[in-house]
Amino acid sequence: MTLRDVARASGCSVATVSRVLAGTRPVGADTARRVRAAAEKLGYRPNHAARALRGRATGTVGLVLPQITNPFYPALVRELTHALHAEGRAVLLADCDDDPVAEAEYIDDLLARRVDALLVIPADERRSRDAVAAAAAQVPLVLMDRDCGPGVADSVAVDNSAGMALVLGHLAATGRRRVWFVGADGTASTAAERRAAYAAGAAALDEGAAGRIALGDFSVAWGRAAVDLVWEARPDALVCANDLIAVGALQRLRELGADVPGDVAVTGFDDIPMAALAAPGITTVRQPVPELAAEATRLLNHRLAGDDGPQRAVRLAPDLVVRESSAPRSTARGDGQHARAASGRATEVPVPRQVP
Amino acid sequence: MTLRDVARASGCSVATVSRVLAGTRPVGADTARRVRAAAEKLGYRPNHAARALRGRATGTVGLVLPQITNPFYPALVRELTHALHAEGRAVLLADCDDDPVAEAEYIDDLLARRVDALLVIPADERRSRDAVAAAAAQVPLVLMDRDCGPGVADSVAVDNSAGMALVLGHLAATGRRRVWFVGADGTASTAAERRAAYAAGAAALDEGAAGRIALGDFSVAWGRAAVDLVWEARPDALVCANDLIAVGALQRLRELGADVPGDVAVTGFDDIPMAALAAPGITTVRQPVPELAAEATRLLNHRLAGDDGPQRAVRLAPDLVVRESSAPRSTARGDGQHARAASGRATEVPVPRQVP
DNA sequence: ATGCCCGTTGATAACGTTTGCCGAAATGCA
DNA sequence: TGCATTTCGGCAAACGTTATCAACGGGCAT
Repeated sequence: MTLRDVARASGCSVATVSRVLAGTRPVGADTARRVRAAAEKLGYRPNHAARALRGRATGTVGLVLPQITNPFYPALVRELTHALHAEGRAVLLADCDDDPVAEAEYIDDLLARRVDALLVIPADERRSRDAVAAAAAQVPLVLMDRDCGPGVADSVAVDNSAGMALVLGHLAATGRRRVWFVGADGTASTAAERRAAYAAGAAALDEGAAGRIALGDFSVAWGRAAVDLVWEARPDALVCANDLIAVGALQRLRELGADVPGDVAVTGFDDIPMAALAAPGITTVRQPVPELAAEATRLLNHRLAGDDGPQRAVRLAPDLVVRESSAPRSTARGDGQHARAASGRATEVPVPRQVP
Repeated sequence: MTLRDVARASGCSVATVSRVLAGTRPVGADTARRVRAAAEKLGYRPNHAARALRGRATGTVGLVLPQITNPFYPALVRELTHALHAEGRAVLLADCDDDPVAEAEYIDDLLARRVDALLVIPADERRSRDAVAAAAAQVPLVLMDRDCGPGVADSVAVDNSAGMALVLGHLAATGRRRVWFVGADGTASTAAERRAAYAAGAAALDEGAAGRIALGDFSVAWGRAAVDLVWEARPDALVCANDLIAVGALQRLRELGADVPGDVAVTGFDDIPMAALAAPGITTVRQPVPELAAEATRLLNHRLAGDDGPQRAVRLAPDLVVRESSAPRSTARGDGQHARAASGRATEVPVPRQVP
């Protein structure tokens, strides 16, 4: 099952067989036919290890995640693996369990395994920086979803500001004024970006809205706790920084006997599967997951093809998915109406990009 | 950054360096120290490709999934990758999108990449069989979660019969009699096992219960549809074959104005995150995910160590997690009480195993 | 003192590919 | 026909490891 065997069976040299199979150089038509027939008959499969050793490319991409159990990531992993497999690449998966130290080890291991490139969703904006920067110096690396400080590597993510603007616009249009933001103060860049976008846009709703911010983490438990903190202020809308928070808020509001959306609207971010399945369905910002994956692999391929132009930060426009949790009145069930917002259209900003 | 460099820097031969670093043969104490120092200083990392080529082991395991977006799998993937990484192995991930043809291709690709072993959750009990059997002939292979016909490979899964028995026992104890099973007729082995276990155990509840079976697929949509099918029969409990079905059923029941658990109890299977977060929380059978992963890697390691004993089918005992959806009366919120059911204790049955 | 053994080390041959280089044959052109 | 040029195929050298084999030297027994 090696080139030698195919060479013997087809009566020519290993070099010729290699050329036929790789198509690197023109080869006589009948020779090529004989070789292909022999390879087929013997069921020859090239040895990736040998190829990697000789050619210094493994056909492998490392995918480093903070938490595969975060319900937003499975869909992203799915799209990424499909896109990469379609190009003949395999995906080495590493779940670092939200620990930047483990993350650094995994990145190191993947580099030692000679991945051709890395896709990284950094666990921590600050503490992931060094490991990511070091890795980016060795192989093409694209950051996804979260950022990692300016100038570290190419990155692809949703436009968090645009998403938050969609939410605030929707709430304004449906007459909500006493709005609170339930966010996260963690070190993931998404937390800061969404919070900043809220603060920037909320002033248009109500004088005090920009200041009505409660910060915890991206969890259901925090969503529940946040309701207890802000409930006595009688908000008419809770803008949650992601869907998990929204799910928790919804739970707690139900327990308190609040009417959603009658008394208070609740919105999320990401559009994880649970957002559609909660009762009431959660109005949220849908990340264009397939486009994110496509954009990331496109960027990776450019780099692998030798493009060493300036770093890029691609931001994709999200959709607003309106469901019952923010309806003005009771609405028929369904997957909601999507605010057409040029979904998935890419905006590319130079690095360092200015957050307006 | 190769052995040659380390050899030069430490003033000895590549052979010696290799021996020091691999620890395959005793080496003089001071030589070893010099070598280690040099390796450290130069930041030497062994080249996995070369090692794989020479030693015919890549330190890599392939993980083939039917659907990473199925909410039960992320937790399993997490545990598996952690366990394997802890042993110094890397994980090649393949998501075949529930398509046995794609699955066969992925398996083929992983074999061509010379994975040391495979972990497979087969997409289809029948149509995955050939590809899995062929792969199992080449490398150690452990089936997980779902089976693939008798005698194909080692397998690790939850004891579906025991889980269903826990559910039925709980419903019996809380006085439910007009029970319906909402299951799946798909080709995943779990569908058949759970259905058979229900049919076997339901007779103890009520004369007709064993026959009250509605079959669709493992989806939220089917759960909703099933309620419309069985609702006029006024069931007092719906035993759903997995949590997604239960979520759908719960949604539809709420829309119909039914009181859960007052009018009707609903139970699920798997204990996906959504089960705890639904309102009311869903009583379900918790799969011992960490134990499943540990058992699978243990089996794999045995095979990799050369054990060629008879095939094994490990079945782990699940827990019952009682939540509000099956409470006799209204209950305080919480994560439910767990019926202690010797969770995770392994039962090993010879293959082919008899389903009683 | 000679021979032997053991502990340590080095040289070297693989592993399966790709590729630069060269020779041979075939073709084009004069 | 002779020479230049192209086309095609083979040889052999890498890529970085590990394993085999032999060599070398010192200690020990005879």
